[in-house]
Amino acid sequence: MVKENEFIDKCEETIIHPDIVEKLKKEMLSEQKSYNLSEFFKIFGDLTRIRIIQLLCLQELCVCDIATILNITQSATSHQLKILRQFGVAKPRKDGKMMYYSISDEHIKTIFTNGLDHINER
Amino acid sequence: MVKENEFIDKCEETIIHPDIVEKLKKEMLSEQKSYNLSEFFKIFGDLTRIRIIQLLCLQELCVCDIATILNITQSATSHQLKILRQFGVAKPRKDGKMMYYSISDEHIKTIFTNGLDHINER
DNA sequence: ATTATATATGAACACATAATCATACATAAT
DNA sequence: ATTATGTATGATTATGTGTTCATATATAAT
Repeated sequence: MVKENEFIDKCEETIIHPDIVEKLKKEMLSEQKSYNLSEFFKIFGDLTRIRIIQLLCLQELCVCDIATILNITQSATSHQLKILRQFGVAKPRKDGKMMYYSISDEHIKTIFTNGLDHINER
Repeated sequence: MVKENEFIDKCEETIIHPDIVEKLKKEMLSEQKSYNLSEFFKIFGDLTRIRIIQLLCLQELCVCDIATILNITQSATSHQLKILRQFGVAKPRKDGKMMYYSISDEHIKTIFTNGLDHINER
């Protein structure tokens, strides 16, 4: 994934602050962890998903109610819920033929609230 | 943006919980605000950007140092910094022909840390 | 058993977007 | 003034991804 041997070609004669560069190369997170983090935030970076997350922050809901409230198709709702499930954002509860979804982690609500605070203050 | 008149076509005979649907339709954020929120989170949902954000959380850096540390081109770095600027995530400081960038808001660091905590605990 | 209904899912398509490339701009150095 | 350097940016291309459509699955109702 990281092409180690190519760094010589880039900014070769333009390393402005060698000490800072070396220091931060050691301090920073691994690319793998950064990737996981970006994949996690990607969940929130879609209008449909953030709206679903928002609803689930208010209360547990079944698939069809979510689709109705957001005025989107059942299929689109189900596809996005699958993603939310996979990333541990929402968890399902089966009741007969119905599936109820809720937020699976308090961190999710915290991050949602922090983001909302940020955009409200700009 | 919202096609109000089309909701009749969807889930017409399948509104499972009319009371809940009506309640949440009133409680939930506007689509515009949800959109802004998703656009904001989108900033964190890219590997290159989250790595840049991470570095800037550690200290102010010039463009070329960022490019060198992350082993990406100056152009890619500059393009992403433009996005970070536009969304108020990073702010520039000019010094001669150099441009130094830093995180422009404490919320950013909080959200970054929350996200990191979340993926570390799974 | 058969039908209806709630949800899930694979494939195709349309759209968004990140990196690259070439180049422009601004400042520094000569 | 001219050249070098650090950064910015427009256009293009390649890739990723959200929605739709059709259909499958599972449970409920008749």
